[in-house]
Amino acid sequence: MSKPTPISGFPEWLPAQRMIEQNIVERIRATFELYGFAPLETRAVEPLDQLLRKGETSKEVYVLRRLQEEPGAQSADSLGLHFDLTVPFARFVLENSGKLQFPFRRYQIQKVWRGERPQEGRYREFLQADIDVVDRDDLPFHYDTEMPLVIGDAFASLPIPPATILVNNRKVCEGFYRGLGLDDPDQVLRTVDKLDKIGPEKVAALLVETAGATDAQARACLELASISTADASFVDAVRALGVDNPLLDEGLEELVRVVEAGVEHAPGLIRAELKIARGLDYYTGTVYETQLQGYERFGSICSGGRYENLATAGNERFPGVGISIGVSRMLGLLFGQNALGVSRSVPTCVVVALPAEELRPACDRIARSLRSRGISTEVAPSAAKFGKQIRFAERRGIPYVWFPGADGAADTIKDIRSGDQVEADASTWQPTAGDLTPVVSGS
RNA sequence: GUGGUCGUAGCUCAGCUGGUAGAGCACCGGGUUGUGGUCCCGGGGGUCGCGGGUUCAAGUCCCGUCGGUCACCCCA
Repeated sequence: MSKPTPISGFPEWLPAQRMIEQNIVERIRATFELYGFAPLETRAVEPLDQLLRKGETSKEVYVLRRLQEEPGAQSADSLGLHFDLTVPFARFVLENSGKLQFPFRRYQIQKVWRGERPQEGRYREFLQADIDVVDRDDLPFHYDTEMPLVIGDAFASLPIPPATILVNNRKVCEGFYRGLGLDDPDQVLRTVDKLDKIGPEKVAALLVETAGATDAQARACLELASISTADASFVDAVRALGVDNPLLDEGLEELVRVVEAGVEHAPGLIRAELKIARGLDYYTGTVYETQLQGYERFGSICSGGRYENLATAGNERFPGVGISIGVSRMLGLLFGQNALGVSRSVPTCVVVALPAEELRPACDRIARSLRSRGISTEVAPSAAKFGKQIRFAERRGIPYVWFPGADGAADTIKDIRSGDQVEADASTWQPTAGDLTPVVSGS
């Protein structure tokens, strides 16, 4: 059999990277819980009509199919792997609304699948860390202002470059476009979103061509898109463009609240960026996008927004707002730049040296004693020369080697980084706090 | 899904206009008969991503495919 090869878009990290991922996920989880979000996991599959029910394109949904399927089976394409965590969540809320208390806030950290063409930081199977809040009938707006604060805290707890959360509001754009007399806001939005890639001239031309805009209207759209401020001053800039529309007013008012909450909570975290349109099709108001400083060219690693109608069935309506960290994407980018490191490639803190195979039971007792006090320990694989046993630890970044005392002498422990070796008792010895578990750091 | 580009040892790469593979680092062993990281000596390891084709002969040319990456699409 020939050597197996990777499957495009399905990344597998090495243990050191997986330790970093676990560490980061744990910090994100802790922050989510600090804000009172409750844990939730939904199944990997959803009925295809649920996944596609928001109208839109066929997405790149993977369907589930049995290998040994009866020919002509009807239900072949009825299940698909979820491509985000918001749609399954909306379904879950509808299904369990009777058992939940509202407003309901939950987090979900799970794999999702998209059949997109992979490249660095873009995968077909990847991990998302998602928070959402939904309420019955109406969701107070202050939750829109809370989302970026949670993310800001989560990111601040990670060894990564500072994050900037870019915020916009669909109502601002739509209201502005309608106030201008353009009646296909979605088309305008899609076109304006290409601004960074194709430049203002081409966007203007496209607006005239595909959205029925006049040159003046196109220019106004570009001026709106150029507005970017770290405080509420964007309102004046928009007003100066002289467009009047009730939806625009509503959007501006909302956006101001988000930005001001951010300024109060963590200066520099948030920017009002009126050109961003991103996010799935179900967003109706606030939209978020996040860049890491120094990684702007890699795009957003965390995004979300307000959705008014996603969880709706009959008379029941559960508007929500949420945001999702692209954990795999973020890690892939940072790994690619060698921007994350871990102090050792295994959890092990202490290797117990094995003087002779007959002494393995005694060494196992030492290990058991250390483990009982929470110190990750393994016994050397064989009674090789001590030099090799030390090297075994060194290769993995394990900081300590334990030497059982011979002939009744006291045991000793060696810090192989400094070479210091001191007497120690397995029932009381403690590593320094920084050595107990692997340390993840930016680099 | 469309197009571009790349794919030689674990890693970084060399291999001229085709003549059946090399370096550095890493790894293993010995010098150092049980306490490593220096130094010296020696060693293992590659179906040149995979499969076809052209040719007396292909890592080197052609086609396909898989994988990485970039752009489009879309988005974490």
